[in-house]
Amino acid sequence: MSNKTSKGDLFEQFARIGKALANGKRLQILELLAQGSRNVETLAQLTGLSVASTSQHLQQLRQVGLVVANKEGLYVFYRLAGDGIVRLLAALHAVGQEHLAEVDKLVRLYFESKDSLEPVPAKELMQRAKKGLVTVLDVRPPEEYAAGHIPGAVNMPVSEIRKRLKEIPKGQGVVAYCRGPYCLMAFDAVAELRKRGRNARRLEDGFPQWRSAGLPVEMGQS
Amino acid sequence: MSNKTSKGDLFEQFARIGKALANGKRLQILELLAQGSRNVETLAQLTGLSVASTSQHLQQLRQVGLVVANKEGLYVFYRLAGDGIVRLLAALHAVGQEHLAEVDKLVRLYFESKDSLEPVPAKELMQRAKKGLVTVLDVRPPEEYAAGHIPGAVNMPVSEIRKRLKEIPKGQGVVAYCRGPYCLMAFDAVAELRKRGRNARRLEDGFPQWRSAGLPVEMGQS
DNA sequence: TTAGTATTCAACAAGATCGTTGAATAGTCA
DNA sequence: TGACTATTCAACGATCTTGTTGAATACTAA
Repeated sequence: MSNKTSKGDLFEQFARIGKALANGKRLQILELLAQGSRNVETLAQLTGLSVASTSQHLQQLRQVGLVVANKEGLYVFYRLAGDGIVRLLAALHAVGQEHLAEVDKLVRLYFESKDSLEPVPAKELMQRAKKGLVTVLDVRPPEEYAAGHIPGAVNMPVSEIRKRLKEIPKGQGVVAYCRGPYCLMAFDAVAELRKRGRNARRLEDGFPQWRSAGLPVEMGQS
Repeated sequence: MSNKTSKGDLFEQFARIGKALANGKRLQILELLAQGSRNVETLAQLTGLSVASTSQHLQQLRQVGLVVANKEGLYVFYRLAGDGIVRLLAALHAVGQEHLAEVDKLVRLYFESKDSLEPVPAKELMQRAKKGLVTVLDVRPPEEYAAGHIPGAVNMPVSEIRKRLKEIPKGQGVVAYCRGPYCLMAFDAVAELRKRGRNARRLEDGFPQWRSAGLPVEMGQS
């Protein structure tokens, strides 16, 4: 029988991309790159890998066209090769969420009660933000915020929430977001805000998904 | 250094799904299951694998929740665990199409000229089919057609096109579809029809994508 | 030029994956 | 009951993956 495992097989080509997604560290790297360009050393620190190992993972990702590199001076900056890759990651997340009990468990570890998650869909946020009914909180680091954020969002990393609580109007709701549906900083922010009596929820997806959906984006400092 | 490769890592969980997609034969099995239930032996024949090997692949897919099994008499039938998986496969295809030169090459091997592909988007087909401007051709096997097809589509496998050409009105266009954007039967059908002077194009996606997009579906014999 | 730094390359061992084989299991049918 | 069949399991080498190490490359800055 034609046991085609040759390079000419279409499925074998798609499997090359599957292989790129078959490693937790590589997925973490992709997730980090979904937030913007990063050089090798930074990625190594963030993932806890050695620099050489990180470089090798990046080579693999580059070979199947998921990331592209451009050299700036001494550093090589990597970024995702296109928006389709964010969609692929989102589909992966969705399937994991739906079909792997472990994922659900891990996400919920961050909350005592299951119901308190209540993610806000992007569309709903759009409508409510326009009417000024809600404060939108971007809990990512300032660099990422500056590179692009949801219009009108206030940049406030989790560590600053306590100090800067008064900046958030008390009467209305708060919606926090960060890098994606599984970026845990948004969860932490919501927990923190609720502890302080605010009506807080988190955005269903994160900023990369917001952008790849073609929704408006604001740039620069707050 | 916190070299987390533990089960508690969220990315490690998503990587389990990536691993399931990291093999051409498994992807082929998933693609086949996107068309409907299949038992182990049938899948073994269609993929050219041994039965034992096929079974082992199916176990892997089941462990990460991508497929589910139900026993009917002597046979175990497998099917996809949900529509999210079709979306994941579609995202994988899209990324492959966009970022892997090899995929494009393979797809185009079936056509001499690149421009002659001209896939029809689902929306466009909806509009034109409603006005009766176009004949929609389902080139899948009758069983699959009976299990669900695009409303008004005529079931005509590639091998029958020559004999049944007169069933296709001569004046108007023809749009052929089968199982997905990389199901090559639709390509063959378009080639065959063009050779015979018809204005033929193929649907951009296939039936599984049509259904998962929530578009209307017709059941039963033609 | 020379020193210094970010990145990549090459080689190695530990471990995972793949398909094959042959045997075990669980159900059907007479 | 007993023969038969679809599927699964277990064990085996051959082949890929992963992360480590140390060296090579390419570029900057003085």
